[in-house]
Amino acid sequence: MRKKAQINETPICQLRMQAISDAMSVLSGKWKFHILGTLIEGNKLGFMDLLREVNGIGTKMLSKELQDLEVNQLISRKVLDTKPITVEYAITENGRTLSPLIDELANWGIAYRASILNKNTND
Amino acid sequence: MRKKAQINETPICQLRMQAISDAMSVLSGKWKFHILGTLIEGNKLGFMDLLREVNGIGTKMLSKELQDLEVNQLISRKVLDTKPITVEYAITENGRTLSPLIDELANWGIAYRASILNKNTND
DNA sequence: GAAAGTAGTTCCCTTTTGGAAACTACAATA
DNA sequence: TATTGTAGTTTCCAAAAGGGAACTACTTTC
Repeated sequence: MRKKAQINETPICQLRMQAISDAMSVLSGKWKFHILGTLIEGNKLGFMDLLREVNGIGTKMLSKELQDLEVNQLISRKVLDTKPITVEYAITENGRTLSPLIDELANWGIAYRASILNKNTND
Repeated sequence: MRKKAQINETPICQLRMQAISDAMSVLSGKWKFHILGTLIEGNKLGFMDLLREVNGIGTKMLSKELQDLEVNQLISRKVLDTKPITVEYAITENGRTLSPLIDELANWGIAYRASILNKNTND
């Protein structure tokens, strides 16, 4: 009867756990998935476009989340030389690899909600 | 030139956004994925087993996260009539549906880390 | 009788997150 | 010249999240 971790001590589990922490650290926060999802759907959006698209977000959080996403190379930011300067936010190649994950998450959420509702209906 | 949301106003996007919020609310926090992953891997673990398996977690957070997961029907809790009472935590059917999502997240994390390291190496 | 193992809870604290409102700054428009 | 639109930043605050340490309570083993 050993009293040490047995499951998560394996190198493969360590790697996966680390990978999950990595992923969570760049995807954490209330708005990241919504912003990324919006930019995957409609490509090249301005700051004010995103502010209108992402329901409920304010300028401070939008600005902060966009900076995070840019630092982590999931979106790109391009300042255009227009009068009122405009900024073009777009998904990067790296960011687009999140598409299956976002789909998976959305589909799981839909299925989960349905399963909970069924359970309650059958009670 | 309309100044209202165009992308996320569609019913399908609304549904997806809501689903993502649902999923995030039950999966939020630093430890949920680690606990769920551990319970998917090794089935039926006690409180102290989980405390040893989930690296870095303390009793307070473990207790709280397990309660959350149980309320949301992703894990089950069964008190056994043993001397020192023991408790068996296990993944539920509902919880097991997260398996593909956790895999996706872990694999994305691995690929993302590799892509960032490559980028920096090529600089 | 003391130690160790079971499974937690409670208290107190710091850090992180999120948000509202006001503000900057510049240019075109009415 | 006042308003509107661009893209943010700053300040101030409240709530949530996270964690260490001590504590409960019960039983078996040393």
